[in-house]
Amino acid sequence: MSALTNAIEILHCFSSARPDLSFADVMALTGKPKSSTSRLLRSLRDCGLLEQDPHTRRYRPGLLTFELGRLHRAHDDLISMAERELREVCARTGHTGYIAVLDGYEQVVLRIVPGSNPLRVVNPPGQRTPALATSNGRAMLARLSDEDIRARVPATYPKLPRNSPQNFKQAMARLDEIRRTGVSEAADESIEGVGSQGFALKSGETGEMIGIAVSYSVQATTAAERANVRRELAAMAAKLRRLTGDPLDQATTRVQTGTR
Amino acid sequence: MSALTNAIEILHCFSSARPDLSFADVMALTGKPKSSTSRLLRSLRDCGLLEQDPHTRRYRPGLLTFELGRLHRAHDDLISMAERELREVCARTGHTGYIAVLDGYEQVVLRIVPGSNPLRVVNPPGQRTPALATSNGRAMLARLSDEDIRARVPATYPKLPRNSPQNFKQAMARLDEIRRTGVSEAADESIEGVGSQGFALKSGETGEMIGIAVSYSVQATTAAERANVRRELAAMAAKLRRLTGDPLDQATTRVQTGTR
DNA sequence: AAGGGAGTTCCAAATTCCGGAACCTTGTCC
DNA sequence: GGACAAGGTTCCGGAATTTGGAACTCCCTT
Repeated sequence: MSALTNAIEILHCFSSARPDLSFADVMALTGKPKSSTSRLLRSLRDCGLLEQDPHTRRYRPGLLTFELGRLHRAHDDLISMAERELREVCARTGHTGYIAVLDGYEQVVLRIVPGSNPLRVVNPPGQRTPALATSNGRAMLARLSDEDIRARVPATYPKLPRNSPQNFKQAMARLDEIRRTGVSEAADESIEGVGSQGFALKSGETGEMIGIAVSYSVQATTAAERANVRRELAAMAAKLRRLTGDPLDQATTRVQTGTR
Repeated sequence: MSALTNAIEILHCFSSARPDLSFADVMALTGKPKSSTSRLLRSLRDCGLLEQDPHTRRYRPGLLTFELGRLHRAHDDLISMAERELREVCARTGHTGYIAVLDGYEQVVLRIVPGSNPLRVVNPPGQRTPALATSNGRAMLARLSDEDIRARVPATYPKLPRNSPQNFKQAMARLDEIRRTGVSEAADESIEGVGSQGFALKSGETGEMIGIAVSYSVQATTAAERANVRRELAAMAAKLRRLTGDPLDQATTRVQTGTR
């Protein structure tokens, strides 16, 4: 196991649930001996990938990750184009918009567009969530081959929220539905009382894929309002797919008119 | 030279001036042989620290840096406290606020508070600038020992903007002035037509230091307005130093009344 | 003063890394 | 089409780093 692999293993221990870790935490999480952990943490700290709180001696991601993370945003094109469109939709509907990417069987939030409606933003950028538990996450998965999906979902199916698919078969059924209807919807899953609708966008040029969703309070919205969101998203999807050369371009147009 | 060191060396090649790099760029910048570069880039890409554009094949910071960079924000306390105060000052004065940390002889922008005045934000978070060329950068350096400063400034004095100190002696004179007056000011340095005033804040508890500055258009502000900024900053510095237990607490109060 | 938790340093064995050179791929020019 | 060049990957033996157990230090508690 290379030195880099070990370093990465440590970096992966950090998450929004655990934004900082003690020496012992890292040892427990990685299962490495004390000496190795000590050496590695020191290296990571010295090179700026980690910082150490001088008072509590706990470790957290360092200045270098902050700098590089900002640069990652420069990776624009697809994302910023989608963000522009999403902003308009959110301004019109008042709801909150999300843009995320797939990483393994999880998704990572890249951008948020806060709506005018008073729904707290609960998933800040950088947040990781099982893709099967969100509307845009499922929309992204639905565009992969069945083998690819199977390879991504862990061998032991993860414990997902109540209204999310509870086993692999349910998951595949749900993805198939998205493939047929072109619509992905979620309600009361990751967060109680919050619903969302989303779709996946794939660049015809680079092949990269992002998931775009609009989320709202389930109680505070009527069925008519949700239908409106669906129309807005369908229009946005059609426009973005045309602009980005998404291979789903024609196919989608057909489905969208069908669902109207 | 360890594998990690090499990896970090590559990561340091990225900057806002060069947000993405080709294989050849990395080779040129690190001076490493092709084979080593190839292996290393592949490792970094595989572990998520870098991404590769499928079309141009260029590399850019990866999803992992984005995630970790978000987590770095959690490192709050001192910064968020300063940010709150800075927001109020910026709201009152209409100018743009910056919070930065020192890293070697450079500073890295951590937070920005856009003002209401139409002065474009030119230094986004993550931006690196020679600390000697900014008001808050110099304020931070002024709080270090002379030996520490000498150790940070490169052996060959860097080429700085016109109005910044042009050699080590000028730099030390400027820092001494800050130490005496407690005031750090810049005009027409990193950016033509932009001036700023700043100070350094040091936590009495953790010893960590940040630089806080307010920047404005030189032409569009009167001397009276700049004096007003100075008063606002002095009041803010005094308050924050009291709150954070900055060792400069009493000393500063004396200086501030003196400059009034 | 003893005990223990937390973390660092040491060391020889083992693994990984290094870089030159050969090799492969892709696009381009004649 | 064929040859060339740029860009990039793979191979391999010698060299250097990494590894993890154990001994050690530091600091706090009992």
